[in-house]
Amino acid sequence: MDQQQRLPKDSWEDHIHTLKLFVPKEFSFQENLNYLQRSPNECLFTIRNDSIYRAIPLEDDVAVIEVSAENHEQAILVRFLGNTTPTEPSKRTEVANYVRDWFDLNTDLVPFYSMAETDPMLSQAVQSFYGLRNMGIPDLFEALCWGILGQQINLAYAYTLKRRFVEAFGRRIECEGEVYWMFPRPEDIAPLRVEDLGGLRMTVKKCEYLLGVAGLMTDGKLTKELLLEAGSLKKAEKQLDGIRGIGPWTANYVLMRCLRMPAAFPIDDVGLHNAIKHLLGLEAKPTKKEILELSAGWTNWESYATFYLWRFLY
DNA sequence: TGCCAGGTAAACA
DNA sequence: TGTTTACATGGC
Repeated sequence: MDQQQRLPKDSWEDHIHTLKLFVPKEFSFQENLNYLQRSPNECLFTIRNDSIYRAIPLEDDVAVIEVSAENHEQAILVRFLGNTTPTEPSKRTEVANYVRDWFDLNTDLVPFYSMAETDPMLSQAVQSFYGLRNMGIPDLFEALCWGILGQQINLAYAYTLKRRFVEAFGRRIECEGEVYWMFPRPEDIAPLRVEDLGGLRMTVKKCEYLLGVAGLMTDGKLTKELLLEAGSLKKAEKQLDGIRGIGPWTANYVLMRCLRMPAAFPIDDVGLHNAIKHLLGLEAKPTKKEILELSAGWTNWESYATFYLWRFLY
């Protein structure tokens, strides 16, 4: 698909029905699993016996995979389920890249941990969640929709809206007796009208935003490549900010979870405010000025700092 | 019950 | 340029 990152050649091994992805030393499968289990209402993957199951959309195909930790967590094992084992090397690479991107395996966390040692809040976070990665949303349309769906509502309801949206317009595949859902594609949504989303029970504005983003993407005016080619975080943020329904929070959220820009920073995030309030024992939520002061040392790790602090809440 | 949710656009000063 | 308000509904 479109998550072709520059990977070291030895970052994974191919074993026919299983791909073995090597992980950095600063990695904990269990911590990432804990994060993924934060909602019982997640509809895009399931977790059973410390393994993750999900369907991955490929160029013109689907792979259903089980993701688990190798003994001693030296590697992640990706096993293909049913008859979904892809034969073409390009598709196998696509799956490996997708999972590596999902778990953010290509980022070296050593500098972040080193910086966090002297930060009052991050030192606690790193100690509590050592090995956690910024679990991403590799699909740009999914990341944008999730950002829009989650605006101004509690996380539980956001998951409900996502489930309704996915089960109404996404694709499903059955494999080994289980049903797996995949997020709708822009072309599934762009032809719809606001009335078609009426059953989801969200604001008319949210419906308009989703349709608008789907249209921009089917027109090729909004892609991961265009955002990366913007050349800087600020320019990419500006590209997104100009789209109806996307403000500073959603822009930075998407640049953080999907484009993996390390300095992306959703500074207006209520969850971040609550985490800081909780950690520092404040009476009220911190002001923007206070957050800027507290985060002054996080340069180029703002996204990781935010992700770790969120873990204190959810 | 009422207030707050992993905000944004539009209206207004 | 900065501040206020409507938006819809669920969770607690």
